[in-house]
Amino acid sequence: MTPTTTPDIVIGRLPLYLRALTQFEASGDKVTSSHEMGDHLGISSAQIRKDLLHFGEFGKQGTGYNVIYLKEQIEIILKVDQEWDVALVGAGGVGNAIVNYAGFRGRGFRIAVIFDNDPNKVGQKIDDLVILSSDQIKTQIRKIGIRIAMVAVPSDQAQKVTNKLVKSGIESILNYAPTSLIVPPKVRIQHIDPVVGLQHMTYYL
Amino acid sequence: MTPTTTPDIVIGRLPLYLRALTQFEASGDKVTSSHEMGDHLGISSAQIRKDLLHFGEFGKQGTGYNVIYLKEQIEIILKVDQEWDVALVGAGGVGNAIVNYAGFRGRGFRIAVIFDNDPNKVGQKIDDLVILSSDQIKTQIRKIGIRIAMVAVPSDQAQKVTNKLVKSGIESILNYAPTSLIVPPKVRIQHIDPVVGLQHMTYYL
DNA sequence: TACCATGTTAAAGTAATGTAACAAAAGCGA
DNA sequence: TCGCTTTTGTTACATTACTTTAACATGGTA
Repeated sequence: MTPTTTPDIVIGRLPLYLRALTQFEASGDKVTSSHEMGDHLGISSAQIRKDLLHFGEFGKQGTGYNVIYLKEQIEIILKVDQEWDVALVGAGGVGNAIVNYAGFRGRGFRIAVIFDNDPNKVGQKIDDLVILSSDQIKTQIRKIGIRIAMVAVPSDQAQKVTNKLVKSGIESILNYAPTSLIVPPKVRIQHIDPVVGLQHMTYYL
Repeated sequence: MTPTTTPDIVIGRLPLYLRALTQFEASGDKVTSSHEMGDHLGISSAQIRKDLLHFGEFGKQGTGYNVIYLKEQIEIILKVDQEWDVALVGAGGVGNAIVNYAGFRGRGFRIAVIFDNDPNKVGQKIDDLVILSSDQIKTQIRKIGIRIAMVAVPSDQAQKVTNKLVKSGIESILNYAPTSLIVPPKVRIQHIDPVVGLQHMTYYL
């Protein structure tokens, strides 16, 4: 019932439910069921109902779940019923792709500021956002009050940048560099490494 | 002992071990220990030793693991001691970033062919690779004998492209579109959706 | 009135992790 | 050379966490 007792693995599935609901909404579906969601995600219907039960009752017996209502409720649970300002460090290929990535829009996140340590890039714009010098990380992040950052720099600079972000008060980091990063326990970190997924799959080929 | 009895979750950790070993190698370390690897990855040393024991004995008692040797052995287990040709569908922002992404090089994967359905893009080059029409997916994939594909098209086209890839004989798919995809049980699929990771973390903010 | 899907609980089963213990091998220093 | 330390290899067990299954009441829909 209380957030603290909800297993982390359940929290991890909520974004998947949200994604499926967004798909149903785009398809024009008004109502869905735990069965339909499960089929889409490869999760049992009982599991989905039990997961949702941790947070309240969102469905109608005999009918199912109102797509828009359930989506809104999960957004509130995950705190993405608002838009979070995110700092991006690294304006190279990956950084550019992140800024132009359509997947963030409407899902709770907005790139608010970009940093890079290349003097040739500082001052240039990506999609209306001026690239700032990495020297300004601390002051800018504190000034704007940003709590989430993405690291999109080469591996050999990732730990240094991360240390700087942590010192600036960042609480959550999404790391695109293919390297593990050491952060204090209070800071949450997730890794986006496509090769990890690929290597997992090649084992079974 | 046999691959079929090794839990999937263990397989999923091997790429992380590989990544850590690559880091140690880059730092010039010749030898490491289960302790050191665990500290870097947030995994207990006992777990690491137990995981590796599924596949054989790779370390020296009293010394630890030879970084290069263990790396080679895990590469063999994951079948990334070779380079896999990968097909990429989608030559937009994400597709371009994938082609130029340094993280694939030397980790077992090589973009061998790119497809896009935009006539304006077909025939153009990205990094020496000519973009082919999506109409050629089936013939080209069969001709080259590709078994792995990446989907980097907008969400509303992802399922259609995936169906085409499955029909072409693709066995593993890495999906960058922020949507769930339905594939036959024989086809393995992994999703790269940065928002899932972010939404997971915002819960705890 | 059927039927369907959620809400709810319980129990059982499975999987994964943590802990402990100890032998064996290698390196190191006295 | 001897003994100490380190670290793997190995097994066993306890514990925790997660999933599955079942069952049934409840409240909607057709």
